[in-house]
Amino acid sequence: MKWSDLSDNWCPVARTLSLVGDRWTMLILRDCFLGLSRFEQFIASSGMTRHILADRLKRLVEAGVLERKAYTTTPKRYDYVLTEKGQELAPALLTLKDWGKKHMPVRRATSA
Amino acid sequence: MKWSDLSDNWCPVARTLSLVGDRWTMLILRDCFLGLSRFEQFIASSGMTRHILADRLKRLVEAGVLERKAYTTTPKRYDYVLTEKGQELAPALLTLKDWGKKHMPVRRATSA
DNA sequence: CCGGATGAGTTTCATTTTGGAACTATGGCA
DNA sequence: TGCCATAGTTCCAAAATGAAACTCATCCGG
Repeated sequence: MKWSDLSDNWCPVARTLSLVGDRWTMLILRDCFLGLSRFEQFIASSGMTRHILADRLKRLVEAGVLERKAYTTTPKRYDYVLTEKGQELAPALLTLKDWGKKHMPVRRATSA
Repeated sequence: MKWSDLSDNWCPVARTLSLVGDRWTMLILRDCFLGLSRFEQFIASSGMTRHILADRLKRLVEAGVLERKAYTTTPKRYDYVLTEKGQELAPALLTLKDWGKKHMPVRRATSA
């Protein structure tokens, strides 16, 4: 079964995951909740590649989770900001944060 | 950046997602919360392919989220059951469920 | 004993997705 | 004019995924 087919699944968890259940989307949203809003900020913060970010932003805007607002018109540049719908994902991010703090300690394999 | 590198990220959300942030893992956990526990049940319920399921189960067991318990010894067969650590992901699933019910209506593109 | 069914994977191969890096476009600024 | 910044887009190789077939062990019916 294709992943995208889940958007019509009977299960609301599956439908939610069809939008935010890939490897990077939630991190973009985390960054939005941290106050970031621009392409280069997301790149710097998350470490994802540029074309994946471009694709995910497009999907999130189409889904109504983010809104793309121009902040300059002449070179067209945009802020990506959470909509009301996007804001309501906050509880999900918070539960993931709490679980991570409790159950996913940093291994620090790269510490000095 | 490789996805798997996130397991040592400073952000607990990112660390959590390094385990459950792929396209299918959360659905396995959803099934566990619904009471399913066996390979063929997960296959039937989720629609994922067999080798992806096998891989994800292995990862979840290694991470201590699921426990693999033999229920027959002579053709070795196993139940996959949530550990305490896994149980504690319930709030995350519930927030995703609530958000999906509110914001991801079924489009029913394939209805009669 | 033979043939099929069941449960849990494993293997193979084609298609997609991703990671990494370079390239494009627009305009500011020295 | 040349360089920088922002925001993408394009290209290619590497990795992940989807689909289907195959394996293995055991039970069951005849």
